[in-house]
Amino acid sequence: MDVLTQAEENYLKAVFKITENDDKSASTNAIAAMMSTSAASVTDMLKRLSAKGLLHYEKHRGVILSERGSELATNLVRKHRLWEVFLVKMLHFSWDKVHDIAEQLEHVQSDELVERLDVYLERPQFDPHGDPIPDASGKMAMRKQVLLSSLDPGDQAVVVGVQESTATFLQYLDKMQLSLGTNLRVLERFDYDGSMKIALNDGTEITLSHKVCENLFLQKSK
Amino acid sequence: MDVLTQAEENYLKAVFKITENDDKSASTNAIAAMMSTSAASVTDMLKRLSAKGLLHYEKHRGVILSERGSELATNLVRKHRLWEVFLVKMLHFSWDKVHDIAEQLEHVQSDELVERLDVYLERPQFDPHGDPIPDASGKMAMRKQVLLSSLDPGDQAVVVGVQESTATFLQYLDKMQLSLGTNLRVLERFDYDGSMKIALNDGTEITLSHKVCENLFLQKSK
DNA sequence: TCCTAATTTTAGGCAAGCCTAAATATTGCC
DNA sequence: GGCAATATTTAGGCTTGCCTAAAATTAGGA
Ligand SMILES: [Mn+2]
Ligand SMILES: [Mn+2]
Ligand SMILES: [Mn+2]
Ligand SMILES: [Mn+2]
Repeated sequence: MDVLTQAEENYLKAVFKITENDDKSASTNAIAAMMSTSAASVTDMLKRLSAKGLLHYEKHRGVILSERGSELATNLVRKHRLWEVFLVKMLHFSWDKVHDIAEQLEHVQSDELVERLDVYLERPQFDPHGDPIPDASGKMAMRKQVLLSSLDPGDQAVVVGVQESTATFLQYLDKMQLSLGTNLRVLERFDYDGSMKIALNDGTEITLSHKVCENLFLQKSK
Repeated sequence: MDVLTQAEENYLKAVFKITENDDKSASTNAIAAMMSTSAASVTDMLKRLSAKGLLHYEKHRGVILSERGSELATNLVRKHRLWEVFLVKMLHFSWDKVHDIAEQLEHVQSDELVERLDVYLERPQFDPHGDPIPDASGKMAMRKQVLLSSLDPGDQAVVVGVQESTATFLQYLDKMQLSLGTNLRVLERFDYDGSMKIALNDGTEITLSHKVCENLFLQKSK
């Protein structure tokens, strides 16, 4: 039906990401920042995507995705995350290396490919960073997760995701022995700088900065 | 090092394919035909690729790939064929469906991805159509294969490849129960129209047109 | 060899995506 | 409410890849 260029797909995804949390519209500047491009280029593209009915654009008002645009963006996210699972699970890439490759793979056009990949990977619900994978109809699993920074001393929890998934952050977590599935217990929280002291299952005690605590998703286990 | 656009990569591959059998140069028209584009567009691109040192171009003389261009084209062929193996072996696509998807996947840029894919697939030597897969250094297996049309009555042989790999031809072979690895015996050759009667292992006897016989590669087994 | 047909190149143009600089609209603060 | 800062759009331009039509070159047959 609609075959979009990679550029168009990338813009849709940017709008999707910006609007998925806070439901407001996506501003020209926000999109430009996310895509590392100029505001002028964004305006250009927004007009074209609007003409194709993929988003609603009014001068100076920001944009929101149309029904169709939202479907396409969700499918891109699905493909991106499925490929990340493939790269980690089958090709044994580490979780900090897969994003850039998935950025390319997500643009491959073939519904049958996506379906077969999904089956092959045994219909995974979450990607290597703990992000939920939409199913073919766009629905995705919800999980009651909280930021480490919101836990209190005594809380026991398991790491289920990362808020940020830059290579540097992921590599830092590797160094700290933290990965998805890691169990930990909160020992202390320092109000002075928001850092926290936690204990891992093997008894190791580590202190994590506020920034780290704001980027780790956990599920309370007690 | 050189990061090429998909268009540039496709032109390199076209030149590679045209020149790989008969070692002469690739003509503008031949490239245009292979890429379903105009001769003017080809001339345009040849100049650009020549400026990048990927091929040798002289007006009205056709082109040949440079050392570097040949390396890049070979690597593309490697990626294309590895992805085809993945699609058939892992995702259970039929051999007539994989080419178009591999045309897209071959442009994904990541040497590590190719290497890991190769390992994962257990370093296959041939793709689902029997075509040899170049290794990381560009070398590929040679096989002494002949066209079915060159066999004589009494010859016993095994199907190892297809000359043409269009979806219609591959589907025809499926219908005829012919696939890579199929053993057959030549019963008769009709000089009138070049068709041949062959017997399969299960005793089935079929007659194949000259066109089919000219597109099937076999390895004699007796 | 000469002339015509076929091939190839050039010229001119267009759309997609990007850019910078300038113009305009909106926001927020006094 | 008015004005300055900020956000956004417009204008003009560039490259890549494509097109058609016209010009130039090459090849092949008489
Ligand atoms: Mn990612
Ligand atoms: Mn991810
Ligand atoms: Mn192929
Ligand atoms: Mn093949």
